[in-house]
Amino acid sequence: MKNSLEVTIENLDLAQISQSGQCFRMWEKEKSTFCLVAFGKYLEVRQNGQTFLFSSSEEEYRTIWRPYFDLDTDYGYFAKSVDREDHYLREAAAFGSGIRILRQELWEILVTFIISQQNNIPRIRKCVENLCRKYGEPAIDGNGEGFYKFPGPDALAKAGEEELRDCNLGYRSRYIANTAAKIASGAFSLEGLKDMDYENAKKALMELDGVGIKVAECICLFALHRIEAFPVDTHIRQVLAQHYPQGFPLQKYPGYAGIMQQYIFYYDLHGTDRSERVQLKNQPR
DNA sequence: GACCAGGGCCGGC
DNA sequence: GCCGGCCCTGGT
Repeated sequence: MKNSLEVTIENLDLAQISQSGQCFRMWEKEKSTFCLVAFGKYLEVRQNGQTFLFSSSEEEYRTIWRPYFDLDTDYGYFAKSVDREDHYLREAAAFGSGIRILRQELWEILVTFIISQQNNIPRIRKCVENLCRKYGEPAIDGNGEGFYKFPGPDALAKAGEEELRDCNLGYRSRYIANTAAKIASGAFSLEGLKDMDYENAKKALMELDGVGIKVAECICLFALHRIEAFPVDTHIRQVLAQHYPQGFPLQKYPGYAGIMQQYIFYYDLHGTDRSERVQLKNQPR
């Protein structure tokens, strides 16, 4: 890896983040080396414990990647704050202790989470990649690595619903075409969302076609970094039914319940008890 | 090959 | 507020 910068970081695990369902353009290129595209740039990072090699300049690391990975936040604090009596959440937090909430681009996350509805993670990745290959600008980074940028609102608005269907988006093509048009025309301002509080941002997002409560909350959490957002999807719903029949104790994690949501989501997807639970679910009754 | 479910939303009632 | 329909495909 050329042009690499060595950094020591606690509570960061690239494998966990890449499989946490918050980002869809991060891959394990080779053992312990991950690559991703964000903000129109290509990045490789190699991890060995708490030592990381970034394929970027120090300047780019400071201005782009350190904020992107939310490295100025102490995630050890979040994990330690978990209720001692809550054994499920303690396990989940320990299991996903390398997860951080990335600060991703608003437009990209908006489109990506419209795609995510009633969909599964491998296919979401494919859909996003199809979009980038077909409508994204091709580029080459300083080390000669080729990649596609995420296409802007203009490109997707111009494509239109019928053409977007070629990316295997299914019925979500119409949502994306309509939403892209609304933003490309200036009828809706993404920038305006950044100055709003959580509730107002969520309400405004839901004016967009294909954005309901859950998707709006994901956008708030993963792009606007409103870490109080606690999106409830099909996985979280099942965990709540099993472990929190009275509802999740949001008040114990004031202003950062979204971190707990992410620990739970990741644990439910990749934790050790999943296979047992899936088998249980598949049993005829 | 069949069947279920997937980081839900919309429109009609 | 509830319910059916929805594109497509990964997993079993």
